[in-house]
Amino acid sequence: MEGAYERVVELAKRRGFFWQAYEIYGGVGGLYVMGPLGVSMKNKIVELWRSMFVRKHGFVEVDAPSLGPYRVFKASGHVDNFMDPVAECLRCGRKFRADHLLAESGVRAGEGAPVEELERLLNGNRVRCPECGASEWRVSRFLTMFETRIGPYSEDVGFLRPETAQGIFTEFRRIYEVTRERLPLGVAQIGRGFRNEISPRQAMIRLREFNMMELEFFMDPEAGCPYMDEVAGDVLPILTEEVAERGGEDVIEVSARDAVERGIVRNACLAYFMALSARFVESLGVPRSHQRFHGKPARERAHYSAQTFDHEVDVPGLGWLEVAGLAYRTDYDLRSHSEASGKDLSVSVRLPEPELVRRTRWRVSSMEELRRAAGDRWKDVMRIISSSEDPAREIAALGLRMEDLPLVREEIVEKVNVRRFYPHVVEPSYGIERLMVASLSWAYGMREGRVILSLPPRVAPVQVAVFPLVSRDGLDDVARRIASELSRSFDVMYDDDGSIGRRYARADEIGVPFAVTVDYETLSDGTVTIRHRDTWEQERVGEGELARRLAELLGVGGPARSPARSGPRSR
RNA sequence: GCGGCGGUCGUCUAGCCUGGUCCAGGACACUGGCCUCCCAAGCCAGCGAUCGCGGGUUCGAAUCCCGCCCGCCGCACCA
Repeated sequence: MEGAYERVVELAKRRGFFWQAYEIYGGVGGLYVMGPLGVSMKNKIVELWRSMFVRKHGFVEVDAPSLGPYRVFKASGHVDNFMDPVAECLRCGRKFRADHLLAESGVRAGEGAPVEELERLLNGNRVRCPECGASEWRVSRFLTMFETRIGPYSEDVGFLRPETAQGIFTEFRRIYEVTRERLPLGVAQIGRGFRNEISPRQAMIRLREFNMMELEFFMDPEAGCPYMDEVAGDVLPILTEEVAERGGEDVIEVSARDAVERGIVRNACLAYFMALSARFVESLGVPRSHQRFHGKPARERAHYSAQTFDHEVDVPGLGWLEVAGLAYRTDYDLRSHSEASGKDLSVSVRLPEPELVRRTRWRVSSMEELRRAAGDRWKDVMRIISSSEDPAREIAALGLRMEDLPLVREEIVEKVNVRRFYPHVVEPSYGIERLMVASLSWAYGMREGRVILSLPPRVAPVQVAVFPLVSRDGLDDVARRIASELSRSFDVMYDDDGSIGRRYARADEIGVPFAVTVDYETLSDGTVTIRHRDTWEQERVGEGELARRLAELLGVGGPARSPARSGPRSR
């Protein structure tokens, strides 16, 4: 479909889903405004996600700051990894990715090699500029996080978060505590992320500020996935890492369970969230046949990831678009923040049976004697023997001899009731703007020369339109009253401008799934028509039935219909 | 950031090459009125662009030149 995406963007702009920000000043790349319809649709996408990813499992949601101090992003690895090394040719001024230049010349550079080393390797190996042939380089790094100052002191560097996840990891201890210390634990966060993209493109596809929905699922790496049974048979279209590495496009179709058993997906819960993700994206109107999970080869993965699948959607006129990343982050983040902050973010679980562990302990037989023998260093001796089973070497390093000290070796048997570990994390992470683009693109269609936006009712920004057939004889008054009553439960649009056909057309174009029309029969028998957007068929219902019938048609208000429902978690 | 192409009413566009006839034309949308018993009907009236921004050349610039901004495509990066 040539130009399909452009038509969607044009519609979005004209009817107020989204448009580029700061247009009156020429616009700024990568910054967009959500208009009235966009906000409504975004809220509905978020609400659908919440119901499928958060509420269904009894997970929790938090809202942490967008701005964080240097230390947090140093510990998370973003300061060191969230940037690209740029090599600038000193003759022609052109810039390239330094590590890519080296790789193309067959020179190996260590992962995350410092700027000086990259520069030395480039210059030392006389790597040529692909443009002008010179071989003198200056290497620098472009940090794709937005940097700022927190407060008036210039040394207090802070960053706008590139992902919301860090706000969950840094607060993990308290979240874990207030959810009464149990695993698995799902923590969601919906908010903005910021990335100083070198080159924002394609309208709302690559933004510098965007909305994300992230779920950090904390689990015991030794436990299975409690949700697997619900999706075991769901078929996942996977472009495996191996195929992707070779540049292949072949997708294999495996059930969620098989994907785990065959080792294609390394974590059962990751497979579960992939299956759930496919259901979610399908409910936004994207057929499964146009979705795939793109396995990312190791060198393309984020620094924290042991395995990542990009959830991609085939968007008409655009091609494959990544709408989500599903990553197995292992214990990377909690471990990193523990080490950097000095605060223990590990958890303990009770063992089914206490375990007996033999170990060696050193005891002081006489403190008085120790002070005499070790002098000022007695405190160091105490510290050493309390933390080491074999302290001889460290004692010697103090300049003391074990045999001069009053130390007694004991073999003891300890009873261990718990196992301590850092929870592992599986993270599904969604870009809301991209989901919106995917949903709008798949909804976009034409009928008799008119645009019909066949959005799933669950995400349609306006749910019900109310029209008088003609605006006279009091039909408009009745319609206005009905619109007002319906707006207590639904997002309602009232329109009495132009002909009835024109109003249907306007409503179709913004995806209103149902239109209620007040006609002359309404005056005599109290019935109205409900006109269906996608079929243009009408049904007639009594005014008293209207709200209930609409709720039914819209799939709202009743029990959730997700097949993977497992009920809220209870204890 | 680089290379290629582009930026004119709300939207889509004509005009640009070959400067003046363009204080920029059209269509759709929009606003008010008339009309209107179910799918963008019709009629009347109206609103709406100093031509992305800034500078230059010229008697005169939407049109030619330069810089910048923004967009699209490719490279790279990513939700």
